[in-house]
Amino acid sequence: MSIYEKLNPMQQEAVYTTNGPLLILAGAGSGKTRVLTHRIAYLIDECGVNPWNILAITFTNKAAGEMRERVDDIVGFGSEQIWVSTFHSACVKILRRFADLLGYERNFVIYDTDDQKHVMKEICKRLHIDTKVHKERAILSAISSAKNEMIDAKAYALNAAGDYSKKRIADAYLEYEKTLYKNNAMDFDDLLVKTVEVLRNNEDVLNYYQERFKYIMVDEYQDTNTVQFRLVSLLAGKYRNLCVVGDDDQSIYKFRGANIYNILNFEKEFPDAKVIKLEQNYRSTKNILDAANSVIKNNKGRKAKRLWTENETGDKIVFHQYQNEYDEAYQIVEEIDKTVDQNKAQYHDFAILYRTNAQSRVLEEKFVSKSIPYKVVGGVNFYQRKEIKDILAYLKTIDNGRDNLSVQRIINVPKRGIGAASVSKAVEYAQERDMSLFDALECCEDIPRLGKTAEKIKGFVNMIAVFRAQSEYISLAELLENILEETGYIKELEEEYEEQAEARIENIDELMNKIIAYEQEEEEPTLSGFLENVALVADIDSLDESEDYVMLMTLHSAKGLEFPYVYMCGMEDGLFPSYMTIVSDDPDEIEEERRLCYVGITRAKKKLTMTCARSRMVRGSTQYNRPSRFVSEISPALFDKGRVPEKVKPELHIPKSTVYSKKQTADNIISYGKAFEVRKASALDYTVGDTVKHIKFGTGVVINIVDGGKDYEVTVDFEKSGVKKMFASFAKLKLVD
DNA sequence: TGTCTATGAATTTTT
DNA sequence: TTCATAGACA
Repeated sequence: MSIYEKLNPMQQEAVYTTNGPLLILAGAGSGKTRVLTHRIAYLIDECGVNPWNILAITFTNKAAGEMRERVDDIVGFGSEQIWVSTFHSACVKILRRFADLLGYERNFVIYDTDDQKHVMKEICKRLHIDTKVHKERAILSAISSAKNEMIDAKAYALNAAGDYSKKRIADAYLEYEKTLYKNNAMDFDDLLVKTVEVLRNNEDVLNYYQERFKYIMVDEYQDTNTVQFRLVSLLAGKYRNLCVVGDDDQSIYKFRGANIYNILNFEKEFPDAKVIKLEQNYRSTKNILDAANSVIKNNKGRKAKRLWTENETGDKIVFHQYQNEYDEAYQIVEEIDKTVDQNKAQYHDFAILYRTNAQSRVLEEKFVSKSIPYKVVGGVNFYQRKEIKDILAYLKTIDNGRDNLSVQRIINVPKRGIGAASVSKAVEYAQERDMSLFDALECCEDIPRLGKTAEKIKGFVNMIAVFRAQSEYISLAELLENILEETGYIKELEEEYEEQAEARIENIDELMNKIIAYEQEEEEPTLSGFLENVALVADIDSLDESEDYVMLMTLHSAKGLEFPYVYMCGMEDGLFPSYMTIVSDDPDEIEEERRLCYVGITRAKKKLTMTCARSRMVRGSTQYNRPSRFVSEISPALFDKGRVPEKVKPELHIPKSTVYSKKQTADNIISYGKAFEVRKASALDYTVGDTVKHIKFGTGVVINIVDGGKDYEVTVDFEKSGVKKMFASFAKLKLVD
């Protein structure tokens, strides 16, 4: 029996359809990775396709690695020749060869969010843009959206005519592009945009890659944006053997420019496209799947599909409402500990998913105190830590003297007496002469009014020059060693008394390990190569399933993973769905949150537990949230009736009717949540979800109550005047029945 | 120039 | 609550 006969009929069809455009709508857990890997194997083994001619694009480096491994298992040989990579790293590969066609040097650097912010800050200063009105982050995100839609700075400026605020952003955009170009740097979006540019403007290059990639597969297609779509269309333009796999219900990156119409309109773009639906789920129990389906069906504008499974019914969904986030964390950790103690599962069978990274802290504390191994995915990326960025800035400066940003970052780190005033003199000088900062520093005796600092700058320039010379003949690890030694970076850390210093040194050691590993893996290790390796990694990439720890991560990071036991915590309106999406007038935002919820639920194989807290500290003040609307979208019959939230304490009165007190079964957990009590609320006779009346704004629904210490800050969505925030004692809101 | 303090902003998600 | 930045002062 061939390996393909083990697939179900739909999967087989997907594998055997090798030519022409193909859209595979693959529901959660429907074995899409299996289909993709088998399809690749089939192309190579049965259709005689050269592995060299296959391009597979995945969402993360981790997914890419896994795919290669799995293909390797079923294909005889040649899997290493397949291009399996993320969009970004594929683009970097192309640009490293052809960036010169756009006037860049091939060793361009990649700017991360942090770098972008630095650049933007300076631009705002230069252009006299008031960053109170236009925040750097907001400008950058406007630029990013523009780039994702392939609107360049000029086009943006044309578009902005008349709109003053937009015009200012356009100015910043133009300047930003100039700066990056001058610095020989690209941001994440550029990698995609510039690749498309190269392909569009150079027929021979396009032709080369079209010939090379005769078969293209794109995973997680629902999260691609417009540039990515363009890129794929260009590459597949000749042979049209384009296979995309995705699930519109799992589209959760709209905020990052993902264009859901890429998948919804695939058939319009490629009229001859074949569409195959994979609807059988192999991952979860019936209960879990039913829960997922009952949540997602509340979304409009999705492709019709219904996931089903032959798996057993399984445990019911458990829902718990706790007093506060500490209680919640304690109970979850306790439960995991117990289950593992009883030998029912191992630590790595558990994942705790949350909406925001900040939620991990309380959980971590509990894990530490019970000494249970755990790992947090995400949060502050390793490569974004100060010490790592400092060291990398040294490496970048050595690698690419045009990168002004890195030079500025390290010129006085560790302190060598070159202050901000001197630096800005040098920057000014360089700008006037249209040269790079480093070049200006090299001839710093020509820079006016520097005084004694010129000597110090000379020292810095010399040191970099020495490193640069060394880098020609010593290994990267040795180079790093020298940098740490010569600059006195480690020494400075050691002299600090803070406990943080120790962690920083550990991180630097970790970086050293990564450099050594890179040099061992790579045939031709180069400094540029290492730097780009580092620029495009996500935290999730370094995940190792063979180790036994509980995993903590955001719902976003959980995409593509699965766990026997899943805890979704912080299931509260205002947290998930987030406050921002609740008050937004774009109903689509709630739908995206709902898809996120769907993703979370479908991560669970065996058992799903949802929890929430009555009160929670958010940014230093206490919030009172009611259970998430998503919880109430799940049919009560799917919940475990034995597990209901603890009784309301007698001293807390239940407002309005007492319907809920009859019997506390799963059937009324949900409505129960609505009636929960605000602890110090004797002063307030309304709560979240109630309709209230304001003397000026009329009637509205309370959507949030925050305990600001002295007073409650109440947020109300008024019918006529929209969302308003007010202090309870001033607002004098009256409860409307 | 460097350090200390006060004030303010932020939190939705990330390649 | 925590981090970052601006301003004051040595």
